[in-house]
Amino acid sequence: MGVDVAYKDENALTVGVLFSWPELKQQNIFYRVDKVHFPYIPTLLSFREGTIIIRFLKNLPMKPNLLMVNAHGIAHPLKCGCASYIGLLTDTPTIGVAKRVICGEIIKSKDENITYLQYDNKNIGAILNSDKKSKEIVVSPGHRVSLKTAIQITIKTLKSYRLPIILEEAHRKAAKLLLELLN
DNA sequence: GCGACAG
DNA sequence: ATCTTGTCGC
Repeated sequence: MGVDVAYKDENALTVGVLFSWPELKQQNIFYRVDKVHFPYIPTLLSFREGTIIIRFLKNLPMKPNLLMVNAHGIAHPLKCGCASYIGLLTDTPTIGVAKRVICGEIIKSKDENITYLQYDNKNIGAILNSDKKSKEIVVSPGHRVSLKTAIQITIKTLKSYRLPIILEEAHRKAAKLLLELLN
């Protein structure tokens, strides 16, 4: 399931789109509206969006096998980004995909065809589409998923958009529903 | 002290 | 993220 949040003043619309694997066919769409209770502060996205997404997840009629969030996982100064936070508190395998690096340095592997994000002398994430800056994304493990698996799964969900189709669809649906419900 | 800073 | 027209690039 891909999840994203769209905002309108103090209201937050969370949308989750469930996909089949590995066919990647859209199965179901869920959404929920909540009030925002925390401002956006870099490195503290969990307190704003994490709390909202967790509330959304706990009210679902089912439990996703895997969650993809538009945020960082362990590629975070405290090794606990919003994707990690969400996966941890809902006990769900989670992958974080962001559009910009928040910490660490980009290192091209000598023997692998992978561009890693290193921090504290460890690979905490990977840069995909690193050859094209306008399309590059940062992938990192959120919870119960290894970096290797996070990279493999994310690559398989990349289509014609910058973000994985799972997140792209959640983002679009959120924007569309926001107009219908909160405008 | 200065700059950078996911969504 | 959101506010917003035209516009540069693939």
